[in-house]
Amino acid sequence: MTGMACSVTSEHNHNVKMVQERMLSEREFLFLAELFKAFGDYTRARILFALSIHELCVCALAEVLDMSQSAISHQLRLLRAAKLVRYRKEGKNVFYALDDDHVRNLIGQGIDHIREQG
Amino acid sequence: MTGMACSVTSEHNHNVKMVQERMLSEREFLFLAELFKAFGDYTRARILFALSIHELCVCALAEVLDMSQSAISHQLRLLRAAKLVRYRKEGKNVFYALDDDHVRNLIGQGIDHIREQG
DNA sequence: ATAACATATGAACATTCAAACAGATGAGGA
DNA sequence: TCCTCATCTGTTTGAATGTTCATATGTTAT
Repeated sequence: MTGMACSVTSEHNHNVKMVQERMLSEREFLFLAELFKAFGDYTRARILFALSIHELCVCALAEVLDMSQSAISHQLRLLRAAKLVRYRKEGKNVFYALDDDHVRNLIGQGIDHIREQG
Repeated sequence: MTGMACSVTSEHNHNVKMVQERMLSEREFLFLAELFKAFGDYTRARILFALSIHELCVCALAEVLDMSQSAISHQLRLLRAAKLVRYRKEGKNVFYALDDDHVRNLIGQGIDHIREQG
């Protein structure tokens, strides 16, 4: 169940203690995982990238990604919950956009990373 | 199956075309999703954060996270596949570290984001 | 009010995934 | 060689996730 120490050098113990002291809270790690999980899906990655180009209504997203409105809507719900997108209603339509520049930066960093290592 | 356009304004069509033209390839989106998926797990987020503080051997990670060595090893396998960590062998031990500063930056951005919105 | 449309939601199904356990590999010491 | 230790790898099981279909909500126009 719980990990046991390997043959313990003082270096080993020192590192373990130091890292343990600096670890974030469970709550923060849960948020962090949830944030990245929201990016970590083919469909949502495409939605987020599309929105990084321009604000779009649900049906426009469905058209761009060639997917059903329902599928898009379900994913948008998750993205809303993760606070990655915001929306405004205009008549029958609902327009989605990225929540802030942090989200745009994360997408950008991600793209840079995958392009650097082929 | 495939999405249909909503009542089509010229604005709508213009946006759809523009976004479609700028979308990345399927391959790139798959990579992008895979990258973020690797971050998007409670255990892996903790591993990556721990490694952002200091290089650690598998048993040290198991100790820090209070998990079995096996569980850690399985996750490290995924992180290796995603090219997020590198490792060096030293006798019986295997020491893991973040692959590059891109990874560190992504973690940092993520933490900034969750801290900004409470 | 009724119809048509845009979006959201619920339930069912299929797939993916992490944790746990057992066994395998490989390095070092007696 | 035999044994131990650190790590890795299969396999199974239960949970989480994505997609689809059907339906519900809410808006606009007739």
